[in-house]
Amino acid sequence: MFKEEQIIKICKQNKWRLTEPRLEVLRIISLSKNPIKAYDILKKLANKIKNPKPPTAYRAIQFWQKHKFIHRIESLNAYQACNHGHSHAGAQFLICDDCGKVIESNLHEIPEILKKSTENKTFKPLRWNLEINGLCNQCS
Amino acid sequence: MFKEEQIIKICKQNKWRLTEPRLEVLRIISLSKNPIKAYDILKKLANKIKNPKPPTAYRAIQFWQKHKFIHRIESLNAYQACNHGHSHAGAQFLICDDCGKVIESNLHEIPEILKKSTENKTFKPLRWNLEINGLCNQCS
DNA sequence: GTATTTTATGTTATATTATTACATAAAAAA
DNA sequence: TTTTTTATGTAATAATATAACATAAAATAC
Repeated sequence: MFKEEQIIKICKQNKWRLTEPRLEVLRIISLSKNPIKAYDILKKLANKIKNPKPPTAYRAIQFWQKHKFIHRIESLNAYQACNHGHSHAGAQFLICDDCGKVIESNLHEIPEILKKSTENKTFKPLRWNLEINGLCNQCS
Repeated sequence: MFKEEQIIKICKQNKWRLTEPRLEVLRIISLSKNPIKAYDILKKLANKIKNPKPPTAYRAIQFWQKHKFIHRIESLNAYQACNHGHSHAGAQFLICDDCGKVIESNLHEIPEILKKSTENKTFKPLRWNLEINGLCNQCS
């Protein structure tokens, strides 16, 4: 969704430091067709910077997560570029069990359950993550 | 939700072998107030069986997950007894960021997003997991 | 009831995912 | 320019999970 120039601009505007490892990690994640795992990011990162260690990858991942440019797909331990403007409290993913493709859904509504719990005052929701497994239409 | 006798009965009815490590692991998870991690299960298991190794815990966890008596809370790498009869395609959890309590919600409806994708035929959902972070009413 | 097959466990080792801790460097602020 | 803050480099290790293979126990076939 985001082009690199946009991201560079947004970082400048917000005075977020856009260092080399951060930029390279973002590129790696953005270019990946499917969600990519931390150590696969690290492997690819080795083509760009000299002998990177896990913290280098994880720190950059954290940075982009914090600013909502990437998501962690919890059930896959993997990361994917955000597809929807980088600020939403909840995310929904359709995970194809066959090809591994993950579609970030554009439902921006708060799920029904959250509304209810808010109305009931039984729980104050701050953010949510919905992961749906199944088959994409290519695979079914 | 399930008492041990019920579970024993269900296992017998279905001819699922209820071995000692399985039973002890289930007890440990059921007795835990909050979701419990695999290696904490393993530690507690050591009080019951001699020098258990990780596969012993993980195998029992898998068994109970397969038969839907426990859930994995993905964002916590932790396990919790199922609170809702052991057969539903989707689960919803309200995770308190403060006290760590996890409330399994009893919304059994298919989330709106899934209905839409099914209507559109863009994705065939099979199961889902919704994890909502926030504050429980004790903590907020 | 015994032999065979299937399922579960014990055990060692190792794979995968992620963080801590501390030294150094670079950028921002004073 | 000095000081402070933020980021990185690097080594070590913690936390989570699985593979592989031998043994044991239960279920099934005869």
